[in-house]
Amino acid sequence: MPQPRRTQKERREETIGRLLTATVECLATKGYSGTTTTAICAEAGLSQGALFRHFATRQELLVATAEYVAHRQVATFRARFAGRSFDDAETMEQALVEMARLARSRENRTWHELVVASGSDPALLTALHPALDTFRHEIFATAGQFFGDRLPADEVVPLMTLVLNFLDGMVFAQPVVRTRASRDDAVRLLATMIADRLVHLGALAPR
Amino acid sequence: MPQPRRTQKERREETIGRLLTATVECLATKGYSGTTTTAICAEAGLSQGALFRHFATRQELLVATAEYVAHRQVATFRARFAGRSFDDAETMEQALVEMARLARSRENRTWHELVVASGSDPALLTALHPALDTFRHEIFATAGQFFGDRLPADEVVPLMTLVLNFLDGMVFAQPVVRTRASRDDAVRLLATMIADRLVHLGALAPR
DNA sequence: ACACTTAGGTAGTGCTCACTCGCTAAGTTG
DNA sequence: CAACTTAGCGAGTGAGCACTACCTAAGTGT
Repeated sequence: MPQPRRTQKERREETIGRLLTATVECLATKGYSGTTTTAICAEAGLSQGALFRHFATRQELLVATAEYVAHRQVATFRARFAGRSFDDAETMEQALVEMARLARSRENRTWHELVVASGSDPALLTALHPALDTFRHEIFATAGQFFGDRLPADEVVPLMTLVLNFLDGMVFAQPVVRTRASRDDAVRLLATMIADRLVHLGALAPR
Repeated sequence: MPQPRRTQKERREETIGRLLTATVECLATKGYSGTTTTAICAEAGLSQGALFRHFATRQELLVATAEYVAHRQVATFRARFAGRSFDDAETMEQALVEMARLARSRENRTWHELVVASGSDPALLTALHPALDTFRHEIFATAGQFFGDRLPADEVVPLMTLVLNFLDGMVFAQPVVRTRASRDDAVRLLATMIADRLVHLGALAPR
């Protein structure tokens, strides 16, 4: 067994970490309204008392989970594409497929559940705002980086908005569309169209 | 006042209609978990007893509402584009803007709430399936019609999947993205890219 | 008109929710 | 070691949920 003596800080951080990952798990499998404090504690192997010692309300825990996931998603994104740049059609398609994979990830479902819920809960939306802004800003910045100076800044935002909206919609439609084929076809089609567009803008060499 | 004597059929159909529109309203403003039987009855100006006389469970009412909305959305879609066909770039962009408007409509939020909820409620998903299939099938069929024989059938599905996913994602991100400009930019960008693609496929005359 | 069926209202019922309270256990400080 | 602070537990608590039982009112067939 591990050393039986841990500092308060260690104890605290471990249980908070367990609550955060339990919340991610619950949101992914049970959805927003199924993510009750009872369910989270069961998943984390903790009591309700433990949860409410560290988070005053359920919403506070949900917001903390959103921030936790945002940090991890951006870090994963950066690590995954480190040292590459979007300068040929093949890389473009690979990048898009990778992004689609990330969008479908368990952690990204946290965002989907919370954003949908905040559509009818203004208090949650307000509490989520800082994390949401940081998240989007970092994604745009990272994309701009990978395009370098080959693509003017005012072309990056619409392009990334298009891609992000498409990916969000794809995840959203996942329970409905049972054939993976049409999903992958759509991803490839978008990759082709983007590549053509970038060639047309002179940001990409023709194949 | 209206005639004080109505047939049972009239009474029945009016209250069912009021329950359906009340459910649409509740889903749009309060979300899935806020759409309680209490809230629906308050919105409809009816008692809980009236609701449960016509629908055995809350889920049964939600599914009936989904079917009701599906019929109306398809009908509106058809009526809106009756007599037109997608054969020049300008019409394409207009059509896409109209579709974006429809996607943002109050009634379409019914679908979003229910589809997201069914992501973590297999019973709801099963109950929703017939309506979902009909809805998607009719949308693809209608799109195929407007393209006529200028676009091969196996190009219609990926293209429409791309468009539908993008629009769903746009609606999804609506609470988050506060600037309408970037949204509209993305719609126009997609329209341009689709037009270029269709010209390339010979389905559209160049401008 | 009279028996019968259907529509709609009212007052519960058991259950689960987010959250509280008072306790013990563990760690910290002098 | 003694006094104190922080972590974690678990039995409540009131509110709100889907749904039920039973009632009256309205409409229907003969």
